[in-house]
Order: sequence, then structure tokens, then C-alpha cells
Amino acid sequence: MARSPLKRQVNRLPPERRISDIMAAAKDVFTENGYSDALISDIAVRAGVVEGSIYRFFANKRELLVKVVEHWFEELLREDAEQFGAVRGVWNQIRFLIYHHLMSIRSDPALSRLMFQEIRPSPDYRTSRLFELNRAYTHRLVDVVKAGIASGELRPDASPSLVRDMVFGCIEHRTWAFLRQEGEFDPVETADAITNLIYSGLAAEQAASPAGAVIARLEAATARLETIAGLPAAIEAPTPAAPRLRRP
Amino acid sequence: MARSPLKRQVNRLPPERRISDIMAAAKDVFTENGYSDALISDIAVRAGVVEGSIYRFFANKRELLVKVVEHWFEELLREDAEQFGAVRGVWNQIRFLIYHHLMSIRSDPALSRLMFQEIRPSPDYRTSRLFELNRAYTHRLVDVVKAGIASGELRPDASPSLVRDMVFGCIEHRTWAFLRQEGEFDPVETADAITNLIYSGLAAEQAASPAGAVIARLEAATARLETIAGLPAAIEAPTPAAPRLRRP
DNA sequence: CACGTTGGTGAATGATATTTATTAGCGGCG
DNA sequence: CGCCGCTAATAAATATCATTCACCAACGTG
Repeated sequence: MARSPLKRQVNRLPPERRISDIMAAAKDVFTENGYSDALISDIAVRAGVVEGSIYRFFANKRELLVKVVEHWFEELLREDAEQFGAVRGVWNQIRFLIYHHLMSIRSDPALSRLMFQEIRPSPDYRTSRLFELNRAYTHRLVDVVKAGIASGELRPDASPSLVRDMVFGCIEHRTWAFLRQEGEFDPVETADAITNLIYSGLAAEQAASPAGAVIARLEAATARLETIAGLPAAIEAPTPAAPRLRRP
Repeated sequence: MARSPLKRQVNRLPPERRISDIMAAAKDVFTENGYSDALISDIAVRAGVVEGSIYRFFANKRELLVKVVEHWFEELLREDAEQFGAVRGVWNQIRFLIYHHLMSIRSDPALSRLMFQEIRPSPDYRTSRLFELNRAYTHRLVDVVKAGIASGELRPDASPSLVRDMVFGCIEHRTWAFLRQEGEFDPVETADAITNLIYSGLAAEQAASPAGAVIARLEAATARLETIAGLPAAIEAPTPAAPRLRRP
């Protein structure tokens, strides 16, 4: 119980300086080792403080991680926002958003990784500041799509939120290999490919698949799905749900 | 040092029985608490064994998780595979794969979550059995798209792997809210919406945006991207990269 | 029925995040 | 100018788990 009366050295620095030192050290250690293999003791050493001091500024290891990622994401949003403001035209804007999301992943893969794989899965994410930031970030695409629909450039029956999920989901799937530090990708080329696909869809020219035939196939598919998957009767077979054809 | 010579009870059961007991208990504890908050001691109690016994069958906590998820995923593949074999037609097959991925997530959200958010991100995932299984699972869509291109039903310039990323990425993004146990989704409706969007794309009718105008917009976008994003000179501006129009 | 072997046991160990008792140094006040 | 209380930093203690290990119950074998 009795503690030896050791001489101790005290490191007195302005609090902002300490906080930014700790966050900088934490960023390095987290990105090098991942969250669970990052040691508080390691962060403390690199920040030039003692372990206990970290808990004076951050409630626990997880809050430290969140603060580090928040800081990065805020920077990202700030610089991105002013550039986006200068882009005109629906098509142009969609392409820009895709391109920049790819760039942000490529520019700091380790932090993107922490964001997508460590923070977003956590149960309290929805109530966090990062959730709001990310929401605002991706919502720009929703707004662009809505504007495009309003102006008649995009299909009126498209779901803006589905487009958002498709675009950002696609980007993340595409970059997963890269996030594991394996391989490279070209943001411009990738952005163009994604934009192109989301723009034109997968179907061949009308000539190759006449409307009637497609709808017939779809109806067959619907019927079969019910049989094969054993859908409970409560869930209705989809109403026509036909792929909207160019010329109905 | 000396251990007290306590009487101890020994639980002698066929090894397969013990293993399946442990895996069942582990599945429950992992899905209830998530990986890092799951306690080995808790798993041991529920399986009716002692902590040390778990390490007789599984090298460590992580291997136990992997085995649990592998088991689930194998079941999933088995039943899915025979159903898929009965589906005919490109369009039909794409819709089926989307629908079934949605169903698998909805049927066991907690296990899907462990697979996508705990296992897939890990660094050694690429060399694991689950990686191979998942690869085979998603590769079916790649094959379907290739076949569709060969038969002329799908655009010949579509990238099959990009379609795969777009579809599975979209599904996962869409179901994230659900994975956090908040909200519901209707697999049939969702599958139809996704299939529809990937099929027809986002662009409005040709009539509404004549080819010339779209290409002009695209070229403007390309030029602007270089300026705004400060692309290094080494990365070339994308070649026309025009959205392939229905009637070039 | 002695005896080696297998596999199960539960306590010990080790690694870390977090807490706490204690003190260094600053600033206000006599 | 010096004492004193207060705040913030410190280093050691504690708590929490995963993992290991020394020991022994049961089974099979000769």
C-alpha cells in the first residue's frame, strides 16, 4: 500500500500542445498496428507523456481513436467542400464525388480503414459525430441525384438513396484489396468506370432485348423466386417491378 | 506453487459432441456481444466445459470465431447452390443472386456482421478458407455477367467484376442500418430496386438528353477535374470515357 | 489388476487497459 | 518574499481477460 517516495519529473506543457501530441502519436500507432494491437503505452511514449496522462484528456482508448478519425474526416470535408462548390452540372458532380471519395481512400488508406472497419461497425456509431459527418458527406450525392431528376437529366423513378448506396458501396468493395495494402488502383479510371456503369446500366441495346421479352423473363423470374426461396405467403410477389425500359 | 489436491469432476464426451457444443455456445456469445466483448469464460460456461478445454480444440479465440463463421457460410453456400442451379436466364440469375444475398443477411444478421465487419477486414483474410468460399460465392455473379455479355443480352463493354462490386457493395451498404438492428427491409423489394437500377442505369430517356449534349458535358467535366483536383501530370486525363449511350 | 497414456481440469501466468494515491509546480495571498 | 492550497501529471497498483501448464481422472492394454 505504501508507495516509495520517488523523485518524479513533471512535463508541463500547454494543454493543446499535449492533446495534439497525443493525437498525432495515436494516429501513427493506430494506423501502423490497427486498433486492437495498438498499445496505450506505445502511444504515451511517442507522445512524450506517461500512460496515465492520456486518460486526463481522453476517456478511454476508443474515444482516442474516434477523436483521431474525426479530426482527419473534418479536414477531408473542409477541403473537399470548397472544390465541390465549383463543380457544375449533374453528371459532372456525380463524377466528382466518386473521384474524390476514391482519392480520399487512396491518400490515407490506413485512416480510411479505421473509419470503415473499426468505427462504423460499432454499435454507438449512429449517435456519433462521425455518423453525422459521414451522412452529410454522402448526402451530397443524394442531393445531386434529386436535382438531376428535377431537371429531367436523370430517370424520374430512380431512388436517390439507392444510388448513394450503390456508388459508395461499390467504391468500398473496389478498394478493399487496396485497404489491405495489396495492389493499386487508378482513381480517375475507376471513377470513370463506375460513373459510366451507374449512368448507362448493364442492359444491352434495346434492339438486342425487346421490351416484351425482358418483361416476360422478369415475370418468370418472379414466379420462380417464390417457389425456390419458399417466400412466406405474407410477403407478396413483387408487383411488375419491371426494369424500366427505355421505351415502355 | 504447490497445488491443492482437489477432487475434480471430469466431463468425458465424444469429441465431436464437445466441439459442436463449444461452437454453438461460441456462436451465441459472439453474436450477442460481438467479438471483442465475447468472453472465453462465458463460452466455456455455456458449452458446459472449462476454459482450458476450448484450447484443446481451437488454437485461440480468433480461430474459434473463424470456425463458427465458416460453418455458417458453408451451410449457406450448400443450400444456395442447388437452388441457383435451377435458375435460367441472365436476368433471372442476377435477380436471384441479389435476392439471396439479401436473404442470407436478413436470416442471420449477427453472423453476417461478424463475417463482413470482423473477419473480412482482418489482414490474413486473403489466405483464409472463408476468402475462397466468399470468392466462389460472389464469382457466380461475374460468371453470369460474362455469359450475358457473350449472349448479347448485356453490354459488351461492361466490366463483370465492377458489376460484382457494385451489386454486393450496394447490398451491404443498404443493409448496414439493418445490421445495427435498426429497421427492417423487404428483400424482394430491395432486390428488385437494385436489379432495376443496375439494369437500366440512371440516365433519363435519350430524348431528354441527346447524345451530343451528354458528351459535351462529360468533356467539360473531365477538363474541370484536372484543374480542381490538381491531378499530377503523370495521370492522364481520362480518354473520352463517355457514358456509352444507347444509340451512339 | 497394475500401469502407461490420453485428454480434461482449474489454477497460474502474462499482457494490457484503466484507476488511484501521491507529488510537482504554479499562482494567489499574507 | 515565502507559505499554502490547488491543479495536473505521475508511477504504481489493480482489474480484466486470453492463454498456458502442472496435475490427475478415466480408459484401455497386457
